[in-house]
Amino acid sequence: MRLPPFLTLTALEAAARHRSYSRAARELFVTHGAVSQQIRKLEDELGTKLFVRQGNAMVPTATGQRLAGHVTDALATLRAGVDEARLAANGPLVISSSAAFARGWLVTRLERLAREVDEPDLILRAEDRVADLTTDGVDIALRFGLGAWPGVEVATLMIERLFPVCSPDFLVRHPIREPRDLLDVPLLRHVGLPWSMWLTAMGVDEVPRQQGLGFEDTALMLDTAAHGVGVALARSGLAERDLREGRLVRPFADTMGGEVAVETGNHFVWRADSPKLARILKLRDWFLAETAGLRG
Amino acid sequence: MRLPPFLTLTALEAAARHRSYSRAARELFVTHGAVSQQIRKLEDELGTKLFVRQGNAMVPTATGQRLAGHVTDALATLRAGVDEARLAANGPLVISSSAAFARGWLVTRLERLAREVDEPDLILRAEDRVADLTTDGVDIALRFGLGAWPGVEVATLMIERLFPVCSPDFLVRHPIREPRDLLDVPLLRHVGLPWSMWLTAMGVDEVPRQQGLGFEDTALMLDTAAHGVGVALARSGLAERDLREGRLVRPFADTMGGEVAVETGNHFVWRADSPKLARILKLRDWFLAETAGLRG
DNA sequence: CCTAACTTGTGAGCCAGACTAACGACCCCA
DNA sequence: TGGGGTCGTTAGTCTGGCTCACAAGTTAGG
Repeated sequence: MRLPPFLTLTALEAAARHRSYSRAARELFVTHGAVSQQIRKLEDELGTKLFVRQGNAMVPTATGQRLAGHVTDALATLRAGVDEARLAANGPLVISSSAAFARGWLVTRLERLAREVDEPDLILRAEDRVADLTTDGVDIALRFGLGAWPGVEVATLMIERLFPVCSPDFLVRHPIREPRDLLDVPLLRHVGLPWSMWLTAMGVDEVPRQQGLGFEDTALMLDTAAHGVGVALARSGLAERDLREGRLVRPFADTMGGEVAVETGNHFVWRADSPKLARILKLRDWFLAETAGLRG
Repeated sequence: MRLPPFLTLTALEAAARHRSYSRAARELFVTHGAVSQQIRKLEDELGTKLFVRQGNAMVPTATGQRLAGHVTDALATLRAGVDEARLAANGPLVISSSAAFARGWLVTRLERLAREVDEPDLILRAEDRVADLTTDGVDIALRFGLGAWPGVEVATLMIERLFPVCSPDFLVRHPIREPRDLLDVPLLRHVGLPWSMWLTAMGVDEVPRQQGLGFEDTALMLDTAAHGVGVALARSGLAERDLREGRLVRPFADTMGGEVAVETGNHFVWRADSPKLARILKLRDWFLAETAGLRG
């Protein structure tokens, strides 16, 4: 059978709780007349009195009290559900990024991001393991890779370029003119990014004569290079800050490009079914605009 | 925080259940446009999508599904509460009466009652123990007594009168002219209504010379009298039908009144806080009209 | 006892919110 | 490729629930 209007039931609930139409009306931001009318109609519909007057108080009858209790429960359920949905949509927006990318590219732009994007609750999580968007409470991942992961949406921010970097004083101590000169200096290498990729592209087929340190962490490798230990093969996105701030320099950037495009890009990754989708898309658009020149 | 409009939430719930705005709209007896608008507004308010299109179906997102589940629960709670209230107010109206009164007075009027009072679900419960209006599921009790019980409302229907009755053939076999003659015939007695009450009022101070049968059940006593076993002391309300239908007669009704008013009346008893109050009052008014001449 | 400040009851009239209608776009299936 | 289904969106209508205003009853204090 048809349910009475919901507003009517909430009026009953508030009135039963307050034992007063007037106080219920104040809680509901209506006049006492509205509450009175609602309850009168409900009593007519149910065919029974729900309140009896006791002096200036309106006390619910047993029937009214029981019904009000049910309505209280239902309201709590609704409130819990809506709060949960609101939290899902309005809770913090978590971005997961590698420590290297966070340190090398992101942090220098965070201030402008905060200024230009209306996003009140952004959390940056720097972690080197690859976060799982479905289970780790992460809304956005900034990932290196081919840009094809199952079940997620991907926007490519930048195509990575590779070039050697070292500290300025290292460059003074070791005069490097052309790619071939690198074969005789300490080469810092990342386990996922062999020097041969770059040397081959530069037309150097020989193998380095010095076995340098190996790293699993790009940020640490660049830090080491900045301390004058050797030459590292850097990705454009990660070294940008160190270059700009002078901790690293590019050996023969003036004489030749010294860069080689690699297939891997830097991607902005999210789930299309995220409850925070609208906020994610605003952020994505900002990132795409920010990296507009880096995808050629 | 403020709850979204309830209609909006029910639209969400129905749409999630049907995986279709159109089917939801049909269930809610509105157009698909109404559902579409409601859900669009809710998505705006929560800041997240609640449905995604899949071909011709609208499937709820995880957030939409969870919220819909909560709304389903809340609706079930509301429905249960309202049904309970409706049942309390519209369930069967139970009248408890003694078997004697039911048989002797009530049954002959039930047909007219059914015709004249709009009461679709009346249950007559004949039981000799005194029903408890608060716990026995009884809405109305027809009780003999002083008419003062705690916590209940009372309307007095009739003032009882006492008079002797016997079967017509008994009267032929035992010529009874005056009250004193009863001292020599078998007197059937009810345990709660001694003959002395009536004899004393008639100016007869002697005790009956024959000890007759004793009864706890008035109806059984009158039945026994109707079979010619003896003379019973009857209450007006209970013997009326047997008198009218000729099974019992009043020995000296023609020569003298032969009646004596007793204090106990026959009352219509109910609880003022009954959820069925409106129906009870209609019935009370009918009973009062029916017994209008019996309270002098 | 009177008054002031409460309370609820009730009816007239107004307004926002929810609806319908109607059109367009898309999807699916025969 | 067309027909029957879906949803999106807008403009315009209507009605349920509101406010307002007044009446009447209750309480508490001087």
